[in-house]
Amino acid sequence: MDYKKAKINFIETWGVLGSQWGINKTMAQIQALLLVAPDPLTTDTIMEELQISRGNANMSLRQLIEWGVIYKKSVAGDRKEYFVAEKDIWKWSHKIGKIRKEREINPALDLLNEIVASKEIGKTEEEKEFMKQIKELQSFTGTVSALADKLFLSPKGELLLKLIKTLL
Amino acid sequence: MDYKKAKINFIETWGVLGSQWGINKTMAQIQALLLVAPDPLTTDTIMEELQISRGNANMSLRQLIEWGVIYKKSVAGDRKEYFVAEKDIWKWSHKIGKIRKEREINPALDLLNEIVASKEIGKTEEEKEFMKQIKELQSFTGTVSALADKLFLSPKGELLLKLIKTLL
DNA sequence: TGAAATTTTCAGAAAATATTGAAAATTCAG
DNA sequence: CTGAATTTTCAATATTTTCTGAAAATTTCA
Repeated sequence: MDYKKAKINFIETWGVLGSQWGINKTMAQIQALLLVAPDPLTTDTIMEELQISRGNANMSLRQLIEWGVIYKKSVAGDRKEYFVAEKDIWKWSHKIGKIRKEREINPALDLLNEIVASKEIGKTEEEKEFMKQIKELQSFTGTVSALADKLFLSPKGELLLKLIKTLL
Repeated sequence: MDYKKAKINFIETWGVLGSQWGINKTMAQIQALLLVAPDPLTTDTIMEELQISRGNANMSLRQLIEWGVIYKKSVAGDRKEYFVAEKDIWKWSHKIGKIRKEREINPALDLLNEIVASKEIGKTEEEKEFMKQIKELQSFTGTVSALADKLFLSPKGELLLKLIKTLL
């Protein structure tokens, strides 16, 4: 596989991967493109390389910035905005993990907590069973949540590294 | 919140959560319904409770069985098929983790390995930079993959528990 | 058997999501 | 300021994903 093919293949695959992980294809591809770009890129270059519209490029770039996985970079003597990727994998995976944990685990935990707190439930046998199951989910989700916090709120990969040493 | 509302709320929320995790809404809702159902349910009951078509119910049930998070159960004296959820959270989260790891991490790792193995790449400065970045991703992905294997291939939650003790 | 009950399949419809492209807003050099 | 360059917005469109419903296949009991 030569360089050109490898690069295209990488960007393409990263896009597919992204969509499986609930990140949209374009966003994942832009990140991939910037990850392997030797220099900062403009919106126009990105549009051309990925064959996407300006609107799409702009929206995706904005969201990637919001997630903290890419940055704007101004280049002296050029009015255009340039973009670079956060190249430290630990840093950006961290950021994504943190955001997704908050969006996806916290609401579940909130609901489970709320149900468990309800005094009304648990009169009948069926309700007791229901509660038991919800409590198990609550406990599990709580554990996962605490774990994610430890992993994602601690500076960089520190804890992850500890974990890896323990397990591998 | 009373029992009925809690149950509906739980199923609804689980569905939303599911779609964020790349599992479709109906599948997640069926799992939720079966998780808190005191007894096995038929396709017809599921259709009625979730207001979905037979085709949708059938497809979703099949996939859930394929994933190993629910089971078929025959009930004496009834020709209909009944379904029950795997209620042990550790067991089913394990199964899902394993499947998704194979589907989503392995292909990425394969590609990265293939690129790294390519002798042709690395002549120019740009290519060297590309390779460096790909190698970092490879190393990271490899670590995550090994970790996932350890976690998901070891019996039940054993290793996860160890991990939790270490970290929390 | 055979016919009623049940399950499966799958083409088309509906819903959800992503993308375009052009107009509006903003920025900035002269 | 002014207007050309650049970025942002968003209604319209396209694509992808999910769901329906009815026909076909399968199962099971009499």
